[in-house]
Amino acid sequence: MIFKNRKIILRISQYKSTIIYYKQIGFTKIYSDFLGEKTGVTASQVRKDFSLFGIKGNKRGGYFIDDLLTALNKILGKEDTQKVIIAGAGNIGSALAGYKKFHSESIKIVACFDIDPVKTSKKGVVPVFPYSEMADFIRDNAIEVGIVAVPEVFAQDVVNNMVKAGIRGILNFAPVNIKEPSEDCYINNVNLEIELENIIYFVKKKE
Amino acid sequence: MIFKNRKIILRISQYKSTIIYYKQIGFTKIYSDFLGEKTGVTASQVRKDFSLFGIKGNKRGGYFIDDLLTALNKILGKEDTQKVIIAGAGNIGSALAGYKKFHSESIKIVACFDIDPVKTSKKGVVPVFPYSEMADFIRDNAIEVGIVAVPEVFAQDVVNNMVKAGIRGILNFAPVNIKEPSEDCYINNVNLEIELENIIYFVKKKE
DNA sequence: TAGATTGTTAATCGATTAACAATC
DNA sequence: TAGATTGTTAATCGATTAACAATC
Repeated sequence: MIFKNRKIILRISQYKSTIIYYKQIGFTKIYSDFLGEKTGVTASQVRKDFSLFGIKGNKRGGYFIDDLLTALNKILGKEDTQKVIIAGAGNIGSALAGYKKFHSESIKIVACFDIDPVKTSKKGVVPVFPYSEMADFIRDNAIEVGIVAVPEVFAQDVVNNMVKAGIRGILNFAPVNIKEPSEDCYINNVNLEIELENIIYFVKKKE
Repeated sequence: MIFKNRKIILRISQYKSTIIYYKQIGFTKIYSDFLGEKTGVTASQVRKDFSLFGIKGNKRGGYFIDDLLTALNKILGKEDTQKVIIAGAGNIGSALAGYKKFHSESIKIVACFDIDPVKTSKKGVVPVFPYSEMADFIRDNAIEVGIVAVPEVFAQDVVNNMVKAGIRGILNFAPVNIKEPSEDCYINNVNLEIELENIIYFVKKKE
C-alpha cells in the first residue's frame, strides 16, 4: 500500500512519541481512545490509521505497546540507521548539527558542508567539510537524506547537486520554495517567515 | 470570514513570495494560471483562494501586482510590525535570533530569554535577558508572538508562562507536541525529528 | 456471560478541481 | 468584435468521523 499523504505519516510519528512516553511510565498496553486523546486525534482516526497499515490490536484488549512500537518503527524505517548530511554550516546548519536530542539512534547527522574554509573543521561532533566534497561524500557513503541550510540564492543549486549525487529526500530550511528536481526526490520546506506569518494571521484574526 | 484552515494561509504567503519576485523583475500584472504554475498550485486554486478573500482581478486582464501585494500583505497582517520574542538562547534559539533574512520589515525579533546567566547579553543584535524577566517584558511590550527553543522538558512550562503573560501565537521548536493551553492561543509545532522521519518514510517507500 | 473495544464499512465533511457564464 | 481570463458554481476527490457488527 502506498500513501501519498504526508499527514498520516506525521500522525504515525506522533503515535510513536506518545506510546514511547507511556511505555516509559510502565504501560504495557494502550487503547485507541486513550492514544487518540493523548495525541490529539479521534479514536476512529487511530484505528483507521492502524488498519491502513495492517496493525492489529486485540478486540476488547487494546494494543500491546511493544508490538505497536515495533510496527510503527518499521513503518518509519527506524530499524536501520539513516545517515543525514547538512549543506551549510551557518547559524541554522550548525544548530541542526548540534541537535542531539533525537529519541532514537536511527537518525545520524554525519557531516556538514560549507564553501567557507573558515568553517571547515574535523573536530566537532559533526565534521564540516568543504562544499566541493559533498557530492563524492554522498556517493561514497550512499547518503539518501540531506538538509539544506544555505542562503536563499544557493538553495536551488545545492538541491540540484544533492539530487544529482543520489540524495532522495531533502529538508529545506532556506527561505525559498524548492521545486522537486525529479520524481525520485521528496522535498519538505520549513520556512520560518511563512510559519510566523501563519501564526500572526491567526493571532490577528482573533482580535 | 473566518478560516480555520492553515493551508490556505500558507498558500497566501507563497503567492506573496511569488509575486514579490515577479514584481522585482518588472511585472506589473499576473494571471492566475501563471501564478499558480509558479507557486505549484492550480489556477482554479488561485482564483478560489482570492475569491474567498474578496480579491478581485480584471476579467481578461489578470491581477495588478501592486494591488495584489497590498491585499495579500493586509491578510497576513504585514501592515503593522509584529514584535516576536524567543525563549531559549541555545543553538536553535540563537540561530533563529540571527535570522535576518525576513523579506519584509514587518516581523522583528526583539529579545531572547534564557535561564543560563552566561548566555544573557545586551550586546548582540537581539539582546538576551534572564528568563525571569520574560513575563514582564511580554506585558510591558504587548508581545503577542513567541518562539519556543528550549529543551523538551521545559517547553510546556515556557508555553504556559508565555500564554499567561499575554502571548497569543507560538512557534514551538522543542521536540514535544505542545497542547494549546487555551482557546485564545494558536500553536504550531516544528519538529526536526518528525520532519526527518517523514522524509525517510517517503525515501524508503520508493525503494 | 456481559461489557468493552477493535476493525471496517458507510456517512459526512471539507478541500480541490473542473466547468462555464460573465465580461473586459 | 473575438479571444482570453476572471469569478463562481457544481462536481469530484480525499480525508475524517460515526456507527456498528464481530469478538475477546
